[in-house]
Amino acid sequence: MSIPIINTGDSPGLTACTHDYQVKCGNCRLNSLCLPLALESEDIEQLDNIIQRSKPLQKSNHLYREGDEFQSVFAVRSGTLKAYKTTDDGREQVTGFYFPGEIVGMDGISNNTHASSAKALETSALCEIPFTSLERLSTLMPSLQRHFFQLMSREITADQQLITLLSKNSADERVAALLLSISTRNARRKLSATQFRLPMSRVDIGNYLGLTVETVSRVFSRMQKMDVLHVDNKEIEILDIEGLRGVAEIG
Amino acid sequence: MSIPIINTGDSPGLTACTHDYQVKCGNCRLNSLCLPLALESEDIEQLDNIIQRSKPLQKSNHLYREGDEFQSVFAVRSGTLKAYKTTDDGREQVTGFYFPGEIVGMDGISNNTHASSAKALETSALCEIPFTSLERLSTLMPSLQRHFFQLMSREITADQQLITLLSKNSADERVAALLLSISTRNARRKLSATQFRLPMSRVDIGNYLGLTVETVSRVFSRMQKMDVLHVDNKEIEILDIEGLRGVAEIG
DNA sequence: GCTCTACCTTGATATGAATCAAAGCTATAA
DNA sequence: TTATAGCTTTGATTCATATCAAGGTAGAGC
Repeated sequence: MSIPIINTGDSPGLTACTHDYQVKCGNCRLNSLCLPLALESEDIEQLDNIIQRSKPLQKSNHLYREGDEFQSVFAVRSGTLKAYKTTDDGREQVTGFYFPGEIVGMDGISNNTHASSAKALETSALCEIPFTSLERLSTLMPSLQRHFFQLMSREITADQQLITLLSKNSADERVAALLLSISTRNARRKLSATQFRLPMSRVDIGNYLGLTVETVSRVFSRMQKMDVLHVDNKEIEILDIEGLRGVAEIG
Repeated sequence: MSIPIINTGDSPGLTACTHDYQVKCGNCRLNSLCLPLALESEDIEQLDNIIQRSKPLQKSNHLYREGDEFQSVFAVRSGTLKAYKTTDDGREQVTGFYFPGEIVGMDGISNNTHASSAKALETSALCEIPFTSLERLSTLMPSLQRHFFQLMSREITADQQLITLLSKNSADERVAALLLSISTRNARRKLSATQFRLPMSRVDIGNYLGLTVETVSRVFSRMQKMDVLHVDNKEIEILDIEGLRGVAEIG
């Protein structure tokens, strides 16, 4: 199967031939999840004006690297990215996966330097939002300011959720929680909550959940044996979502 | 030894008798670390006007609880707090410790509901900053907006640091990293980087670092035996800070 | 279509930290 | 001052996951 350059299921109108860099927030199907949320339509136009849409980022290319100067945050339009840090002994800690409608790059604000790297897991389309413009606009549009505060706070609570997962939960619980998180995020984008293709490798999952590849693989096998999942490489079907919630044991 | 009601070493001019609720940001000795950082003096006065200073929070009392409506963020003036979440099986995950000059409560912004609880580890003085006022002021003062964005981003990078610690580091490395973090934060407040009293219990340390009390205690004993630390209950002296950095192995 | 490489799975063994157990210590309250 | 409850330490044992090892699979590029 050949991978279309932009269309990964989130931008139904696009094809490989028509790089639609001109999609506007006003007609983007993600605008109810993304930054424009809660903005009036004239405000959305102003936001549109500061957003830069560039050509898609190919799989395994970097959006930015740890230590790069911070300039912009990015909204994911299609595709998936991972954010990660490399420890000094060369191991990789994945700090988050970013799906369409989500904002990546907010860790760079504190020092004007990216504290982590961001890499495309598949070909991805992005909206670049220069941060100084966003700041300027935020002073003019209180609801944009508020929404951006909320997005940052959401990143904080997500990180704290992961902290709890890593320090209190077993391998099975961690994997179950990740699958449920992906399921929920798919549902928000009107995709199937029970069938999807994982955009990340087992290694990435391990590096996110603090587990080795082998352990991740064993958990998948175990859940398949328990008829909770059907696993075919990266293709996942959740057969028993209540069972999976039972395994995850998290509200 | 009787504990004075306010003075914990950070507000030298205060005593138990003179609850100085009238300390202004302009003459607070923490203003170079705290929110007023980077504000002009007339701007600081405006910030002053929205800040509410109330009576000290006694040890083990809550500032807010998970699920409470979010109204304000709080600057710590003296004392220490812990933020924590309780998992549904009753275990506690400490998500952070907050020292003077630091801001607690930003996790509540995303949902207008606190995602964690905050509790005083010792009697603590706080400055309450009602969030709607802060938002209003931020639209008028771009440098305040920027600074608050930076504080939130710093919380994100701190959480990501903890994520890496929990998923990649051994018990010894985790404890060493926490001690170095406390040491650095003390130094910023012009306190000793090598001698201090831990405001939190071993249980709290364990619940922060994803370890049991027993393991935390064993790590302290081991480090004492290696002449890296001198430990007398909560009183810590770092004897070999380079050795400690060696144990922590983190940049 | 074939090869090569990167990814995934499964098994055997080792190990760091959890758990279980008990005693010592500290600080608050009576 | 003594009682008391909570905190801390230390030891013995268990267990979940890492590590080591090897074979299997699928997709990208030729």
